[in-house]
Amino acid sequence: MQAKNIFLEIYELLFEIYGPQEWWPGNGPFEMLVGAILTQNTNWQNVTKAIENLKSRKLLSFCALEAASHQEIATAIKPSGYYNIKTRRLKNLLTMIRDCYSGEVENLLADGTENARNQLLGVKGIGPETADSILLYGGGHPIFVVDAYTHRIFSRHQLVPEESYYEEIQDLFMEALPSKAQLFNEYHALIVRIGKDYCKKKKPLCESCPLRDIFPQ
DNA sequence: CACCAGGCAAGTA
DNA sequence: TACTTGCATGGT
Repeated sequence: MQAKNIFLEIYELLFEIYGPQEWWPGNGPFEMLVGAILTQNTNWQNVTKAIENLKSRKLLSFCALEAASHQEIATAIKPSGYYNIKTRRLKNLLTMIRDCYSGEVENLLADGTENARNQLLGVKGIGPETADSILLYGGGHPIFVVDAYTHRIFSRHQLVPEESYYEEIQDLFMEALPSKAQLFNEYHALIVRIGKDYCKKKKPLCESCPLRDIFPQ
């Protein structure tokens, strides 16, 4: 007999309602890495414009981006916002992959989860969420990605503490769930999916909120 | 017009 | 340690 696992039940209900989210969109690991940085605090729709610009300028490869000037990259990724700082962050990531993984993205993604995570966190401009997104969606590592929605929604329903660090929330999910990359993949994407139309502010969920039947009140 | 989006780092006290 | 601010575009 097992106590019911609320984290797993919420996942199953979300998946039942919304279905597979098909993350990560785009082609291949390199495009995924670029997208992970470009989407920081930014709508994915804007990121697709930036990625299309990189593609049309033939900059969407490790070597091309490595060779490109700051100005060239910044102009291309302008639609994704924060284009100067994101250009530096992309360059920082390429430098780390060049220095630590012989310039091969696959070597980074094939490294052990802890090693790769620590290397990513050492890059200026890559924090825990971006690092874990790369590990999960780029490398298929079974690691749970936490974001602002995860904290907002789950703390509101007393499922995680209001005051908690990134890794504490991550641990709660990873202890409660089977360690499957595909599960973590869909779960995070589903949380982002509902975050978009999740009624903010104030405790009781509004009457029209479709999540009333999913989350404990 | 205001507000938000698939964060992170740096500055201040 | 605990806040606050800068970074910037495009959609609603």
